[in-house]
Amino acid sequence: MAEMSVSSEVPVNNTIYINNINEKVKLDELKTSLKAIFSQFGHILEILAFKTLKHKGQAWVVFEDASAASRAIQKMQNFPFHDKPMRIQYARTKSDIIAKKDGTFVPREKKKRHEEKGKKRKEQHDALQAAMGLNLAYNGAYGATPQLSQIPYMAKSAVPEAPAPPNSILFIQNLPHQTTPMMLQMLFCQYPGFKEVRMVEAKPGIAFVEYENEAQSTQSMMGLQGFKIVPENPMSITYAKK
DNA sequence: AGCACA
Repeated sequence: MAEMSVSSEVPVNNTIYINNINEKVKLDELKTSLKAIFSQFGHILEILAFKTLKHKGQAWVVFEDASAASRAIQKMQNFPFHDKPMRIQYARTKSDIIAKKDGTFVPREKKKRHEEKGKKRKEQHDALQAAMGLNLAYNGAYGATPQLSQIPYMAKSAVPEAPAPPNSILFIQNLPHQTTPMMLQMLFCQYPGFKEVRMVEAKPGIAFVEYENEAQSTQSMMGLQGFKIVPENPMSITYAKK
């Protein structure tokens, strides 16, 4: 049985997973500074970080030896990094670059998804229509007016608190409990620049939707503000706090 | 909040 780390209950790994990283830091700067900080524990094979909604604020540092990863966790846990304490664990799975050295690497399928994409799309579309009991073609078309016929959410909150400044990520509230990520994707992917939708399991009724840029997120917000998946829940869309 | 393989 693999040796377990006490704090995280994740087995020892060559790779450390870091989160709680300041999301304002640019990717290349982030990688450079991680390299500078972690090289002292052993040879680093690779540092990975991404800027998508799901993966921002996180990074993977792959060490040649797992012992270096262990030392890094011991010594750098909660280390203040760009004004935030790093949270470090072993990565949950083996990094590809390690698997390649092992000879255990099996490339993951990506084109398969592409082949089935048309079909998947259709299924998602049908699922959403069934769930909402309406036809998207008349509702969500780019530039078309959503089911806003009634009072937009603005009218209810006479004195809203200072909103987050415009940015590429939207914060959606007042979603009905039966809302699924697929349903939201069907709605929001119709607008150009759509990247991804994210729901938080622990917090029903809200979601984040990311676009390539703020002009595109703004178009989407204007198009879908107050959209009702069910009649009693007009969705409220604001820019996400940064 | 969030575990990837640009």
